[in-house]
Amino acid sequence: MVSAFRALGDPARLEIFRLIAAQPAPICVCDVVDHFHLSQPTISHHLKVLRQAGLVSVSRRGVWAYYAANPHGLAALQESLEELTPLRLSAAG
Amino acid sequence: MVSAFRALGDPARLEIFRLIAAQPAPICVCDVVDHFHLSQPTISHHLKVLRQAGLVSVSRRGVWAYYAANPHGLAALQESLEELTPLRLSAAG
DNA sequence: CAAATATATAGACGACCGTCGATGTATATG
DNA sequence: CATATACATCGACGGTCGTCTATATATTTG
Repeated sequence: MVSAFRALGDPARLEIFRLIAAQPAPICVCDVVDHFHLSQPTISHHLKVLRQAGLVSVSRRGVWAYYAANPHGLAALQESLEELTPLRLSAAG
Repeated sequence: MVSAFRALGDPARLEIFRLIAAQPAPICVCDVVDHFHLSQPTISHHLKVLRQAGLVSVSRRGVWAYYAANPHGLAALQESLEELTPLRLSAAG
């Protein structure tokens, strides 16, 4: 298991997540693979990390796996960021 | 140079940043060292990474180096998070 | 200048990570 | 059942990372 920060820390994974998050509807793995110069197993590996970090979710239909950004994961990340925000900021704002 | 996500991806570094961000005033390295079971060079290394990621800033006074959370770094991180937030969320909210 | 303290840098080492090709698993089609 | 397609898992390999000890670089004090 890996933290959301760690998951987004890898450039390839950040780009993959960006692609998924930018979609209006879930995107299938084959389409993700087409967007990068990375092997299908590598993409699959990165998707697993993003999944375990709670950043994306999967739904299978037939042979395809559709990935979508997980709103809860992003919200949790933003909350943990706000916890990190120094008190001086809240006091000033 | 390392991204802010990557910088906060390491557990030790996240804890160090938490400590610094929780202080009402800049904290010196020796005090940071006292809070962890890590060698002084290791702490120094992590501080350098946080610095390069734009998350903390240093100010030297005499022999001491005082570290503080960099508001701009956190703000930038929050902005990049908002960019990642799927459109469905903004539409729904 | 010598000694002590605070911090940074250098170099090394083991562990972890990203990547790949090969293979496994499941679903659809003929 | 045989074949094709989509995706996941396995095993390996090179590079990166976190950690340490040793050392360098100030700065203060006597």
